[in-house]
This record gives sequence, structure tokens and C-alpha cells, in this order.
Amino acid sequence: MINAENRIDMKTLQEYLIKKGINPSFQRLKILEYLMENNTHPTVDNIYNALINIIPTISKTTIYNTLKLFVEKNLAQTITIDENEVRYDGNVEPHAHFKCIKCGKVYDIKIDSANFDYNEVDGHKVLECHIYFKGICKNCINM
Amino acid sequence: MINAENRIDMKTLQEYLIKKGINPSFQRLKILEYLMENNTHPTVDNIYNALINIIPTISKTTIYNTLKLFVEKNLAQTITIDENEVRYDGNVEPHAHFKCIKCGKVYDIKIDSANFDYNEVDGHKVLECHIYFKGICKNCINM
DNA sequence: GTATCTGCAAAACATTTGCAATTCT
DNA sequence: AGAATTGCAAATGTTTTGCAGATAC
Repeated sequence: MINAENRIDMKTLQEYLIKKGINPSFQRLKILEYLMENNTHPTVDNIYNALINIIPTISKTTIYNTLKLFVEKNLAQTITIDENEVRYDGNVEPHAHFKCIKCGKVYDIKIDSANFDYNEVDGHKVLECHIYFKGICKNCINM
Repeated sequence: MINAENRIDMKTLQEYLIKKGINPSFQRLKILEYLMENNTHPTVDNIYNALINIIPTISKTTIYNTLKLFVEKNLAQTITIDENEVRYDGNVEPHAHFKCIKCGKVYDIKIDSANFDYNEVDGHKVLECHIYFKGICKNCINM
């Protein structure tokens, strides 16, 4: 879906929203575009601060509403790697995350899908499995 | 540390706090006792509502302060399995958690320590590894 | 014209902070 | 008395809610 310059055309995004049963308003398109083009696991505030330059009238309420809708329709997932900061990820495939305690950046980590393949643990039915790491990222380790 | 009735005597708790470099005030002892006797991964509110019956003057500020101190001194760890609810766990050994999406209960899951033994992922230095599952617990699955 | 979507303002929560009162030794 | 601890009240920050106006079909 993403080309070499990490840009996605609006038409593709629009079709994606419709396919998922979401009315493709301009705000929703831009929020989806931001999620797709930046795999930085943004907070609501991150998205708001980026989009206020493009849509000066956008409100945080709309961002909250839209992200909630995206999570319900499985276009995004929430990441709660740290207390008091909910982040959003447009990648809904199973994968792990790594958060650097120095720079705060959150990286995607590919994990052997076998490690994710729990049907049950201790007799409980497993529907989701989340894995995250904390430490020093490779950019910070040499500083 | 815990006997058959899941009760711990105050003397033992007091020695534990002192060993960890914490002045054993009555409030701190009771918060530690609650954590140790209830492995229910309580929120600040859970602890407050339980202790207000024992110490009618206790404040949430004290609970926040004390838990922060316990985490610093490695007597407890925070669990952020769901956005907007920080839970505390008196078990600081590496282990996974399972949260039931029906009843909301959080269970401890023993995990082969080999699965926790990452030194590095993708070149990043790993200091902590957290794993949690969501699904339907064995008590809710037959209801 | 009716449904939906947006965004302001207020409300609802959780957590932190400043500070004064209390407790402990 | 002096240092640490506690707890009230206010501040902060994030997310939700109610609702009125705007937009889309």
C-alpha cells in the first residue's frame, strides 16, 4: 500500500476505509494517512499537533472519535507500553514493540509467529498476545 | 513468606521493608500486606477502598507515594495491561499476565524463563520483557 | 431533508504537587 | 527539636460526554 517515498495516494486510503465499512471523511483520511506514513506509534497529541497544520480546525475530539472507530473496525491497535500514554499503531499484524528508555522511541519488532501462537494458557482461552521490551535502543547505546 | 491461610505476620513484613531500605510505617506495612495477601493486581483505587476500612484517615496520596516507593525499591511492579488503569503486582519475578475480557480479572501466568531471556532484539539492548494475554478465562468460558 | 460527522465547552477521572499538620525518635 | 511521613486541597493532564452547528448525500 505504501510506495517508495512512504506516501500513499488518497484514492487508495479512501478505498481502504470503505472496504472496512467507514465513511471516508477528510479528517478520517488524514488521520489514517498519518498512521500509515508514520510508523512512530503516535499518541493522540502527536497526531493532533501534526494535523493542526493541515486542518487548522481539527479538534482532539475528532481524533479520539476516529481512533476509537479505527480500533473497533480493526484498522489500528492501541499500545499501552507505558502508563499514562496510549499510543496507536496502524499495523494490526501481530508484532512486538521495543521502547527506548533514553529517547522514548518505540520500534516494531518482528517476532517468530510461533511465539505468538498461544491458543490457551493455564486453561484460559487466548485471543490476543502482546509482547513488549524496554531497554536502550541501538542509536542511544553508543552515546 | 505467606502461610497456609494466606496471612503474613507484621513482624515479617516489617523486616522485609527494613531489608529493602524502607522505613516501616503503619500505612506502608498495610499497603504491603494488601499487595502480598491479594495477588489480584489491584489498582490504587482497589487498595484505597480496602484500606479505608482499616485506616479511616488514609489518603490516596499516601497510596500513590507508597506504591511509587515500592516500585523504586523493587518491592512491586506496575502492570499496564489496559490503557488508563495502572495495576500493581507484589510479585517482582518475571512472569506473564492474562486478563479476562469478560470478568476483568488478571491472572499470573508462569512462563518458561527461556522465553523471557532476550539480551537484545534488532540490535537494541533489552532490559525488560513484558508479556500479556487477553481472552476469556476458564471460569467465564463455560458461562 | 435527514443522517452523519465535527468540534467546542464542560465534565469526569486519574495522578501529581505544594504545603501544613502530624508522627516518630 | 528535627527529620520523615501523612493527607488535604488545588493543579495538571488526559479522555469522555452533551450538544449545537456544519457537512454530505
